[in-house]
Amino acid sequence: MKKLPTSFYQRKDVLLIARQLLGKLLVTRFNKTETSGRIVEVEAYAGAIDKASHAYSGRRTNRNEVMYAKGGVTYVYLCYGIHHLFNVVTNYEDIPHAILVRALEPVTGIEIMLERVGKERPDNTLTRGPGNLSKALGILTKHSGTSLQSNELFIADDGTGVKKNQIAVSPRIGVDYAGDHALLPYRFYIKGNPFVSGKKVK
DNA sequence: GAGTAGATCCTCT
DNA sequence: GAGGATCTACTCA
Repeated sequence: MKKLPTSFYQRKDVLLIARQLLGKLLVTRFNKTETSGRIVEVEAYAGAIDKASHAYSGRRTNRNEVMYAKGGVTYVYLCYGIHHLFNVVTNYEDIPHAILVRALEPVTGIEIMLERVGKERPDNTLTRGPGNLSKALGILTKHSGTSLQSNELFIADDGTGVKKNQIAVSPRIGVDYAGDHALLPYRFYIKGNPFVSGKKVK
């Protein structure tokens, strides 16, 4: 198992990177306790040209400043006052591309995740949906801007490959306000995985 | 099983 | 001062 190098994130094709993140391990080691999960669902946000992105048309604020950083850092923010959403920043400096990790399959530290979420037994909701997975892994807004080369928070490749025919594509979720762009097929997930959040799939 | 409303708070206008 | 890259629970059938 090895961390994905910075060069993995610093590429131009955010859709390609999103697809390649499927099957990788997202690992957090806060307070010396490790929790990790396999990425089974992601969404790409293509920066300035993407109406659903916080950085649409070059918007730049304190909140999304980190999206303009070089690829390979995290972008975490709070939505609806409740949910922490975990993103990976990609591409080069000043290009605000990001990938939202929407669902994980728990791998290690499941008991710790249960404790964080307040459940007694693991079920499909533990790491399904961006709000839930962030909570399960202990990711908070203060982790926004953290490098994915750190030892507390990173993405690793354990050699598990995902076959092309296991990957499904669909429009993104929860971005209806983005008009035409809400229909873009920028969401990637692993077919048949019970942790994929697919409640709005038709 | 499907549809809808409420929770809840940070961020930008 | 308004609204959001969501989730859950509750209603109704």
